Amino acid sequence: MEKDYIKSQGLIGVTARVRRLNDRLMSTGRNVYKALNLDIEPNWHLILLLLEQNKKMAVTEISSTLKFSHPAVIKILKKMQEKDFLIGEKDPKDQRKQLFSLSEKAISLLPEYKEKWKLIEEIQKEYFVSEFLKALEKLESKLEETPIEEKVNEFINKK
Amino acid sequence: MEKDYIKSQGLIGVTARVRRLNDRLMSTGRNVYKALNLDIEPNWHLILLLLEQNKKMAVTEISSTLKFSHPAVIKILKKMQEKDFLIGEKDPKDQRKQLFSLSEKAISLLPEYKEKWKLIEEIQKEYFVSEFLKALEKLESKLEETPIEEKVNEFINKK
DNA sequence: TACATTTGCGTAACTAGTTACATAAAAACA
DNA sequence: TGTTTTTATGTAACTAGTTACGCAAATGTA
Repeated sequence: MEKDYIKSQGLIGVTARVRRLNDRLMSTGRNVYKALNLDIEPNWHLILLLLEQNKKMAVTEISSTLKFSHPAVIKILKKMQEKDFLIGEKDPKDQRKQLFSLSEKAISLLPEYKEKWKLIEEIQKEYFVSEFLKALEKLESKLEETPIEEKVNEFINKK
Repeated sequence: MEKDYIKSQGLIGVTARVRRLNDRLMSTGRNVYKALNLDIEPNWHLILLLLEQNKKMAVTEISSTLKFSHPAVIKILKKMQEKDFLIGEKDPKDQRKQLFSLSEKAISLLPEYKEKWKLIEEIQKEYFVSEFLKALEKLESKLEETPIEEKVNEFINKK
């Protein structure tokens, strides 16, 4: 007993389930960071690793490579800067751009962080079996190719 | 070129991808509803279908069967009530409870809505191949059984 | 070179969920 | 029966994203 109603309903609740999954992952992310004494917030690792490779990046470069909206990126960068993980400077060649790079603090903490992220990834692997990742990837590509809206419009016009 | 950086990074961005997927599904949901002239908001269908079966339900009954937090449910119910889809009444046997049921309007619109939802589900089926749903279900169950936090704690204690 | 367009950034307001807290009614219990 | 605990609801504040809009700098063009 105590079945999951939404699971039993097929596709009618799939969006809600995906949200539920995200909420759960975010929440465990916070808990795990706390347990491991990692003083960072969600998605910071993406930016730290990106800047480790690319050294200096502007807001829109980051937002387009992560596929986040630029206001989302700005919010994250601001917080990271407040906590001294990042340094921001005006691009001398283009006064509109702000270039972000890792601070000394970030660089010195990174090795320890990377070890902990590796551990987390190891544990995640037990949950995200390859079938899920493959199916997710397939779905993402399909949605990219032909948005659901298009198919619906096709149907409407046919009618 | 123009590859998806996050996809290429394995598990480190999986939470962000799940969120991205949800954002996309929500957005196409709104678009599709508009295109089909369905004047309802996300998740209303879950409640309409639930109340069609169960006639009268209290807030916490709904929230526990949908596995939404009760404040989330209250917000949805309020909006639905404002748009005359629902009727709310005090439970005479328990003055704390408010029982919600479908309005005449909702009942008369439901057949048309259900047809449109069926169409949407038909189109969704082309995207959410069974592998995705199975993998999602497996992941949900696994997270339910042993939360990731537990595994992390195990590791910490072992060390 | 002057003007129009595009690009990059920033802020504001919105969205769909959450947790935390408050209160009143009901239920359990001494 | 009087008191404590639990349950149901409601509200407030937070979260992590989005779109919409405005402005200034850079770029393209007549």
